[in-house]
Amino acid sequence: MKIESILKTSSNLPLSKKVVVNILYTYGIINGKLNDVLKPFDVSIQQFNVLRILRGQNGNPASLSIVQERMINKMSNTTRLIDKLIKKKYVEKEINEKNKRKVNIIITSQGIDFLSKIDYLIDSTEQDIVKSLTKDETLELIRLLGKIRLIAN
Amino acid sequence: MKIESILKTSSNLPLSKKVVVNILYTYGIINGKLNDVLKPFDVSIQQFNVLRILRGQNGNPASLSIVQERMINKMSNTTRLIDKLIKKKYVEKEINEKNKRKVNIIITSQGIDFLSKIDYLIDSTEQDIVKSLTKDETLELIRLLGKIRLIAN
DNA sequence: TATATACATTTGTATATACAACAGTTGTAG
DNA sequence: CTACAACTGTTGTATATACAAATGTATATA
Repeated sequence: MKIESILKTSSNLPLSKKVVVNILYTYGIINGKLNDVLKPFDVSIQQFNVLRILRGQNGNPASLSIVQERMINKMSNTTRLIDKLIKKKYVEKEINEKNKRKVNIIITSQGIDFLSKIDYLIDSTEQDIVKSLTKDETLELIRLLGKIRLIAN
Repeated sequence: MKIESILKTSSNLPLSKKVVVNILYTYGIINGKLNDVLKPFDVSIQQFNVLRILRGQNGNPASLSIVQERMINKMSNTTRLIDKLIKKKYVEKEINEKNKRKVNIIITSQGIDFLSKIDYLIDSTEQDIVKSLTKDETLELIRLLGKIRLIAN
């Protein structure tokens, strides 16, 4: 759908505004879809994301700052996010004895099991989201977004 | 920047996941930039967005549901969002006498003035965000995102 | 060694958002 | 005309997020 008809504006928006609105709007749709998938499992996208980051550590503990820097959407309270995951038994935390400022965060086997239950659902949702694009278009979209981030970041 | 290096994953992600992560990640950057611009003016992106919607009404009042359906990122409490704008004197609200379930929401002249102060800042931020794209690339990006929304929505 | 500075995380506070329940109004079938 | 369903918006509650200040630990320097 064209952005003009979504926003019900007849005016001719500058291209830059169209792009930005397109991205914001598309984000909203994707975010909603992913949320819908995760809701029955009682985790937010952010929580799911952190679990994946921790699994990617292959058994090595991660500090809070490592988790934070790898999160897709930086959020301003990783401590409390982790605490929620701890309450759900998906994650454990202890002080790093080498450097007591840091904490070692690791995913539990329950967390791993949990992830493996929903990985497939997320993957197929993602495939569904982009199924209207050809492979070339998909690659081009990735390239263009990367180009935006290059300077905008 | 490539998504793999951002996420520090060496593994070969499926294209669909790359696209999705790219969009989510790019959203975060754009959202942050727009927020930075608006913060000194003490309005959120959503609030700014609603003000623009109301201005687009050209003096005609809008109901809550109209505002809601035109918002870029639907949020689940337009009532309170409008109330914040009322507190700031940018907006006024009264019951629609024809249909007392509805409310007439209109932007005040203060709201119009406020918008005109920041329009330019937002426009130039948006231009800055996409300045690394050629015109053709910009059009293509818009087209591809539109294609995603077509089916994903 | 004492002190300052940097670092890593946590906590407090305000605001934003999601979701469900509620309340008043309107339209309509019988 | 009444009863009921649908519509429109508001409110309550829980959780999420942003931001700044605080806490505790490590490091550098005089």
